[in-house]
Amino acid sequence: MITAEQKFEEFLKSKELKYTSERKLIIKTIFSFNKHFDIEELFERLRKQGNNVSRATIYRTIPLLIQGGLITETLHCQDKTSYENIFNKEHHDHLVCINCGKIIEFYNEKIEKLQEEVCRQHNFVPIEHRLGIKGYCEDCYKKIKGEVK
Amino acid sequence: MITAEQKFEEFLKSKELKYTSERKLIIKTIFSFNKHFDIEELFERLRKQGNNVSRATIYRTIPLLIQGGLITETLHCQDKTSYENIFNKEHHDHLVCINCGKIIEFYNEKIEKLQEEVCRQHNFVPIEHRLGIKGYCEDCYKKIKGEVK
DNA sequence: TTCTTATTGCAATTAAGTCTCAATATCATT
DNA sequence: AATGATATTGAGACTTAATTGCAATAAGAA
Repeated sequence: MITAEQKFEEFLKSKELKYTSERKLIIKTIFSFNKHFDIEELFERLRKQGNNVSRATIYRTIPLLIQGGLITETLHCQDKTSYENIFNKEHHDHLVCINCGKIIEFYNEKIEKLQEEVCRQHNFVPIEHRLGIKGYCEDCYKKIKGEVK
Repeated sequence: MITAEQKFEEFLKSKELKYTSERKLIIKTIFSFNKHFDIEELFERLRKQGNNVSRATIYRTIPLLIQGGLITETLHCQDKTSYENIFNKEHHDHLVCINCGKIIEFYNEKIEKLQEEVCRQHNFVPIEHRLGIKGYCEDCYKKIKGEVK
């Protein structure tokens, strides 16, 4: 069973790039919190651990992690660009609460199959897809229903 | 049959906002080119027409057009935030070619229904959704297949 | 250990988007 | 048509995210 770190190291080797201590720290840190994150969060986390990796290095490492298939940019939910770990995870889509920001992950086989069908109909070769549904989670909907009108 | 401009005017009136000449120019210009656009394109277009509307005003008008249901932010495809006209258009999703940038719009009733079902299962109240599939269009796939390995 | 080359951090820079504020335009009312 | 309350505008300063150039440094193959 290969780890995320090993996968990243192999990816770098295949591109003749170096597995530096900064890159090790970045990937370790990302995989130590199992949720969506943005650059600032990652930077802060590293700083609190006493690992001063510069923002520039973080910005330069993110595209490598994406190319290596370890993380992906998430839907542009609010304002900031954020990322999520996709290593050893099944593909999934998102329900995003526009009130509290909660993210519910789901996977629906039938939707996946239908997407493939749509692609075939248009002679389109899919590489990646994203489905995001924005709305209100159960709790927030209850709250808001009370307030409005 | 109501026009986009009328709908916008009514929306503004309902919010006790003013239908200024700048806002008229902006909506007219957006609806004169029937495709996805970004702020810079809109700004340039207005400037070439001899209508100098400031960037600040454009940035302030965009959220009003979104709230009024006239445009929507498109998937964050490349780098820039872009928008598309949704007035008098059926809801649709996108196939986006990552080589040439072509956008194919599609609508699939079954996918829509399944999304509703997923929301019900999670007691989630959907407001809006976006499905974008990135990949290669027919032409680009043919080209690339020749080049790679 | 040596040496080539990638990488880093810093600080300057670019770019998108927001904000402030005085001047102005809108539009309901007179 | 004139008035007046208030929303809106443009200019430019400002904020924040992200990128870049460059000298110093680290990786890792030989």
